[in-house]
Amino acid sequence: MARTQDQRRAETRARLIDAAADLFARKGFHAVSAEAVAGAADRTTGALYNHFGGKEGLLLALLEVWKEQTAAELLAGFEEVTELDERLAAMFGALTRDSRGGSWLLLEMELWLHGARDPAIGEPLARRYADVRARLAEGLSDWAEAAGVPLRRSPEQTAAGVLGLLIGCAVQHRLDPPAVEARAVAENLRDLLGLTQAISEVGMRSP
Amino acid sequence: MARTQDQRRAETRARLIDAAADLFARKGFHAVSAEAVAGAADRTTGALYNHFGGKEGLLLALLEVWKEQTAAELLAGFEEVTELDERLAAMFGALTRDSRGGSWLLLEMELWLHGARDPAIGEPLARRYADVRARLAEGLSDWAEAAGVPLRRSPEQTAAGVLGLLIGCAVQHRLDPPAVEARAVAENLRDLLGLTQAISEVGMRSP
DNA sequence: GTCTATATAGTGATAGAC
DNA sequence: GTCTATCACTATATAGAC
Repeated sequence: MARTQDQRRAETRARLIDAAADLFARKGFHAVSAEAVAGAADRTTGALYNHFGGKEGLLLALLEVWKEQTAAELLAGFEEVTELDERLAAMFGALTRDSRGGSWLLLEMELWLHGARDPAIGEPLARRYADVRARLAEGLSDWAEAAGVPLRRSPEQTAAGVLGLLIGCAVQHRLDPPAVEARAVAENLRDLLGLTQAISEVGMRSP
Repeated sequence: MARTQDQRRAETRARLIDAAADLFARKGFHAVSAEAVAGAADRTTGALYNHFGGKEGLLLALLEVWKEQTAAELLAGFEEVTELDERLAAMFGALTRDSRGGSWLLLEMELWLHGARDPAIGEPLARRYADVRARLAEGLSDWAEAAGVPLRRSPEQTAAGVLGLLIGCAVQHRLDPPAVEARAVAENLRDLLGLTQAISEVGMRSP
């Protein structure tokens, strides 16, 4: 089958980014050579330098792709499920689940660490976090209105708290899974939303 | 002035660990050479290898020292202040404050990332987190009893939530400070402890 | 004088750049 | 594929404490 040069180029680009996501997450950016990434993608370092200008450029391109995937994945649980408990559990599950070889959170923190040190990474990363918070805030706002339970703080700050609790618990969970119970995380999230156990049980009985 | 070899040795060790803490936090473990650490400590790589056996050993030794400092620093705000709001604010402040060159959280996450990949780092790190949670749980338990506000979950899971919220908010704060308001974080923490605004205001008026 | 903490000066391997 | 720099690491030398 014939393929245009654009198609070949796009595939090489995608293969390189996929390989980088896997290797950077598992071993860390500095521990991985450009040649190793190229090899894992069945390409050469020449292709890598042609597409991204270097390893740093590859990291930046990876962030841009990851940006859309990760926001979608995290919010999918919240936006697709109707029952609140399931929504909350799905979001924590998305963070702790062993998707992508168990390295989701690793790559996220790898990117964060680079972003905290280098504004060229940090600024787009900050925009992505802001975007996730905005979408989450909108979802929480809609939910609060529909459920008749007013949010205790602005939707933005509520979203920051929800996202923060999820990240912080996932970080602890990764080192010591039994120490952070998924059920307790969900309950903590309910409290952030102003749902006491009593209220939420009433809400569940008479929706 | 005469100094014993033990004293010289102890100072060299301390200088190397201090330099490593600074450089690993600012640039990242893999981005810093053993020689750079030794140079910053006004020592040579020979001393580094004699003391720690290599860069990895230095990271492990750093973790052990950091272990005590960081737990103490994080909990200091909670254990020394009596007013709850001040306690909560102090803990978030400890995480976001620019102490140690603004790199406190960076080194913490650097260690976490290595711990998540390497059990030799991960296990002592997990023990440290467990220790912080245990001390925090004890403090929260005592507070709940004294305040007459029962915790909504086990002290351990409450502590995991509090610590998680603090870490996750600090992570977001680092990339985008205005997006995470310290006041909102404190309010979120109150909610985790089962203190509605109304109850806490009553508590404050009639302690 | 002897011991050992630290310094010096390398080794082979491998990185990124072009 | 080649080149240069630099990596982690080590073998040996020095210098200071007992």
